[in-house]
Amino acid sequence: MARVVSERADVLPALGEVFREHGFEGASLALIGARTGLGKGSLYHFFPGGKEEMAEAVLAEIDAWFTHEIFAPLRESKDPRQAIAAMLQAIDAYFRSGRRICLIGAFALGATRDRFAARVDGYFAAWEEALGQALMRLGHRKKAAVALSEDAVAAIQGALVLARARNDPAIFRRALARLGDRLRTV
Amino acid sequence: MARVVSERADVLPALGEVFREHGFEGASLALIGARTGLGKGSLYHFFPGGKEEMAEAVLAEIDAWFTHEIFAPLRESKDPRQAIAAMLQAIDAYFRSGRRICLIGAFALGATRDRFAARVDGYFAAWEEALGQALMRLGHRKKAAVALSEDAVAAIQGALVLARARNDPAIFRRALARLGDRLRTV
DNA sequence: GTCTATAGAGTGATAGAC
DNA sequence: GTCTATCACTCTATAGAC
Repeated sequence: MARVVSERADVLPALGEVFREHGFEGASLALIGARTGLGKGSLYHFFPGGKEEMAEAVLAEIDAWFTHEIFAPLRESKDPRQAIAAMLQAIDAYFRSGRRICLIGAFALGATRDRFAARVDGYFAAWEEALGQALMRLGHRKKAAVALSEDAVAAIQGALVLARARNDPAIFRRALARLGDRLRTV
Repeated sequence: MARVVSERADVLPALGEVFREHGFEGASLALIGARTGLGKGSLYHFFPGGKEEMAEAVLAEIDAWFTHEIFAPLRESKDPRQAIAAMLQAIDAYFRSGRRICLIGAFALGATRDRFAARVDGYFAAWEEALGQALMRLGHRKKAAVALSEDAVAAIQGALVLARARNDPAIFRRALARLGDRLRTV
């Protein structure tokens, strides 16, 4: 029996893509097996909790990525203006200029939202909080910073919906450009 | 056998709610049968094409509602300022202040997007076009009107995602209020 | 020998189609 | 209601690393 040693973390990217493309319900184990190249044995070895644990692991990885790459810089940077510009650039890259959807946003709209409520809520709460901090250090008052960060996160999610709905990544890029203008104005 | 005469159109609201709550894949025929009160026989009598035809009929009904209640007034009203205000009010009512998601937006994010591509694309295209017309009559130049309407539709979709993600309808109402301000400024 | 990664036949339940 | 396909999942077996 071939033994291609792998570990849990190795299959998370493929797992994420399957969930992105088919949703939680639509991602069958057959599909997951095909895309990860793993049999059910391996899958259940890595994720004894089945599909739910697989999705949870994917969400946790996304959360960790955003925390490290986006939220922490927003919170800690000495230069909030630069941190916000970096956020927009990282977001453009992460979502492949609108060709890739936000798995957490997609989960939020489905019946999956309640199953992963903590992760879904926590992700957006952290994003808004981190961006709000940067905006305050940029000179906004607390109320304005909260409103603006809520608006920004919503604008990104909405642009992802629209870009995919209309199958036009340019929609996402235009939205990011407008958002950049709005976030630069104090 | 009781014969409660009903027709296709009667079951569309219930059908819409099931798809909203469970998504296309998650809405099983058992669930649909329970919520509509119809057996599989009746369902296949009304919708010979099965689930796909059911979803298509729901999308068509939503499209018709928006065309009549939102898009047409935006295009035809003599008073674009009032038409835009009416749009925001109708949207708030339709989405129950953020407690109800946009089925078309949800479909756009899933694998269902390709299946119903024409409806999904057409819905958002019509919305943007209608709002853009109202904005031009309000005094915006074409480019600004197009950008602003794209921004507005995205803001609404994003607010729906966020409101549901964070389980807080107030997010949606705040977003609509900010959007109202932005659309009033020429 | 033990342990971990693997494969996949087999389980009952439930899916959508008709 | 009946059909067949497919679902998530279980379980046994096995290979190789120690």
